[in-house]
Amino acid sequence: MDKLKEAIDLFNEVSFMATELFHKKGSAYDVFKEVSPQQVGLIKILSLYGASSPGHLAIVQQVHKSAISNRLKKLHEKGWVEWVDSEGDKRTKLVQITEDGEEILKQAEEAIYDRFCGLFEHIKDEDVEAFIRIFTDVKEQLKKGERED
Amino acid sequence: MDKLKEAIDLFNEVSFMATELFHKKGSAYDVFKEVSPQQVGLIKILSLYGASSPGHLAIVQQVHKSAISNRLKKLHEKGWVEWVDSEGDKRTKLVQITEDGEEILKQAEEAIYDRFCGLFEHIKDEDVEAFIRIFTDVKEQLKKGERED
DNA sequence: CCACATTAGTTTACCCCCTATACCAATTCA
DNA sequence: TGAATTGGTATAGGGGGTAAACTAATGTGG
Repeated sequence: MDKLKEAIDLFNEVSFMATELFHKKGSAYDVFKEVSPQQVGLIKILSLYGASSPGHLAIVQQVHKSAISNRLKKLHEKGWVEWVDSEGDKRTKLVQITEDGEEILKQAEEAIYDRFCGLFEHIKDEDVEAFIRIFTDVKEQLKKGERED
Repeated sequence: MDKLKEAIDLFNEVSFMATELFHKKGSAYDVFKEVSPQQVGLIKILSLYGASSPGHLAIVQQVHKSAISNRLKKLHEKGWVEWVDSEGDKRTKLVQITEDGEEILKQAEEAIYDRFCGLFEHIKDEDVEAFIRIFTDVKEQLKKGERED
């Protein structure tokens, strides 16, 4: 079980460091001066799944609805999302990503890839396989944990 | 190279989700209602390496010195760190962790362990080995990246 | 059919994080 | 000794988040 403890500590440290790296502005990747990781997460959802309601986004991003409200306001001011008319229930609204939004998303994803791929350079191919196996499982466990909240 | 891209995307998603899980207050782990992850990081450094100066902490935590100043103020108000007199240069100050600080650190680390060990339950032993190998390397790369800033 | 409860979203107040800037005090340097 | 540098703090402003109050629309039960 000592191995397991070691793995958890490593996991913890590394995911913390990686998230900080991700948040770090400047240093060659100007996109993240304009957009936050959470904002990228939101427009990525819109890009993948199409127009969504704030309530749905709050569930997917595992965050309070007022956080989404605020996030959408900022994204809208920058012209990266737009409201679309929806028929039916007049309480719910729908947002979708704009052309400009798709552009900034593309830039952000390239920056992320650039920034992170150096981390895996020295890893052997068979270890990459193991990595994917492990992380696919860990991700499932994380999702399961989220649903229990 | 497709495998690599897959690994990076997974890594990204998972470290983001893990950090969010870590930040999530409430849900069974009350310690994190009282202390933030960054604050835990700081007192952990103090616990491991003894009394340190704000400037040094800023370098270790890779953060602006004013962020450390603020963090120490909060920790001091709660009685988890204390100033110690230092001889020599009267500009630099030294902080160290208190008994209460050690206690809250212990609680936080237990909570973290509890929260994360479920994630690795289903991983095979040989995959845990691979995981440790990979993450040790990735951590090195991340550290190298930090030093370059 | 209308009053009451619920639901979707926004706003506000308050917390955390961070950076950059201005500022003070001590130290070093020319 | 006067000027530049260094360590630390405080403030302003912009991210993140929650909770609670509030509006408007939709359901529901008497």
